[in-house]
Amino acid sequence: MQSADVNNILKQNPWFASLPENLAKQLQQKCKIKHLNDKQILHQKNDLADGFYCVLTGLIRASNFTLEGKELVLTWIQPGNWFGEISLIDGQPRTHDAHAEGATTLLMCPKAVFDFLLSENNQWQIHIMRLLCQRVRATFSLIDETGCLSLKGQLCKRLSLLHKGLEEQQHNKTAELSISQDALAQLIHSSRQTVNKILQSLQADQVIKLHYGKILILNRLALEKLSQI
Amino acid sequence: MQSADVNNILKQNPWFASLPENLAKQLQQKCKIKHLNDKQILHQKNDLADGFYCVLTGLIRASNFTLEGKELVLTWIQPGNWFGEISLIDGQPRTHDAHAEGATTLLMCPKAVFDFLLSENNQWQIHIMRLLCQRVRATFSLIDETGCLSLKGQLCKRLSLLHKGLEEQQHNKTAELSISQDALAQLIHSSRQTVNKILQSLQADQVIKLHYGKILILNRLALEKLSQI
DNA sequence: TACAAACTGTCGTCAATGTGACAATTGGAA
DNA sequence: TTCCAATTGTCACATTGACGACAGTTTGTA
Repeated sequence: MQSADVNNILKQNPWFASLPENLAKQLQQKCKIKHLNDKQILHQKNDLADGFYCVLTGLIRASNFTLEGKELVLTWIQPGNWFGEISLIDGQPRTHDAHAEGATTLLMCPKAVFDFLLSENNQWQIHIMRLLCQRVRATFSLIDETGCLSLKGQLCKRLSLLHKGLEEQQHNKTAELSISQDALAQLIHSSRQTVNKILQSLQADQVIKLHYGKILILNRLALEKLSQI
Repeated sequence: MQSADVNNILKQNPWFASLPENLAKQLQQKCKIKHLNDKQILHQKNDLADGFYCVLTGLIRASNFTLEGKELVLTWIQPGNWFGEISLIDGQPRTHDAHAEGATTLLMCPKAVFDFLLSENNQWQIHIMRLLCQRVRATFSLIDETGCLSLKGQLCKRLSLLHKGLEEQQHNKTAELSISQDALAQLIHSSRQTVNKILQSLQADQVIKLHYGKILILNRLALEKLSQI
């Protein structure tokens, strides 16, 4: 992957874009590229942390498993987003499993480098704090959504977020999400059948168009309206 | 309230207890005491942040409201716990309403002081980062619980947490929670009737004993067992 | 003591949703 | 082209839990 491409992906992310140029350059230079195949494991819950990551292409699925083996998907991490800082900061193990969803490329900042950056230049600390604040706010939003939206509302919210993430990466406005109804069901902790029924109703209202393994977003505004809290 | 009492309450909290003595003293000295009556509002969602708080006595209910006016309770903040740092750090408005649940006493560290501490002594930054990490981890736990536990499991988890918080403050082992079934229902986003049914079944199993406005915990281990993920 | 407010216990009803089943469709690999 | 695995569409059925209703209990207060 060309350095210019990496640059473009990184710059789309608001947190990275907010870094002063010297810090951004410093972080980028100290990272290595890492490739994962579809379904490959990056790390598991309770692993010790080895680094701070950024998705360049593909997706990372962050999830937990229940005692009975059911997978609880927290989120899909899209290109441009950094993750994995929690365990590096507090020294506790990973909070989630991280699996590649399709062939995936990551930037990896090793733990030693992360620790060094934080200790060597205390400009870093405020930016890491802001990243943590974003994480808390995003997680609070998720709780609000699951607490007060119907499944239809939650689904619309997820479709809208996935679509927004897609737009940030690719500037072509295809707006076609490659995701199965099964995977969507896992994202909102629901069943495939229920998701199918909701998607059918959205299609009837001309909000989306369904294809095999894909969803075409016709009207994102409608999705956002349906997912207001 | 005596300074020694305040000290005792603060020391029970793991985060505060982890602060180096000079920082702990510095924070405590710069705080003012603030009293709230039952149901009094500390701040509302979207308010600008004025300070960093610690509950000394009573409770703070952190909640949001849906468009239809239904209250979504995130949590009850118990004595010893600090909150409100997110908005101070990222400059964004408050994430939740904060109401007093019963007569409540707080320590308040004003925004100006908080900013000064962070900028003046960069020992503070790592401790604030750790507080943020705790917040993220607690929030992730909550998501896991709502995603994979039955209402009974969620209720047991909450009872267990409330009980643990009570034990930390008072060293007498009364283990009696003062909370109505209505309030419990709000905590787990359920209905009073369902909560009542679950509590009855727990009482039948000798795990708790029900009284008017109170719940006596007979067997916390059983509660924890019922709320494993 | 008498009263009101808050809280609890219990029903029946109804909507939402998980689940198993099975057929049909699609896309990729042999 | 043929076949297989993944995905989708649809149904009937069982379960969960929200909600309204109403009676009974407890507590504080006048």
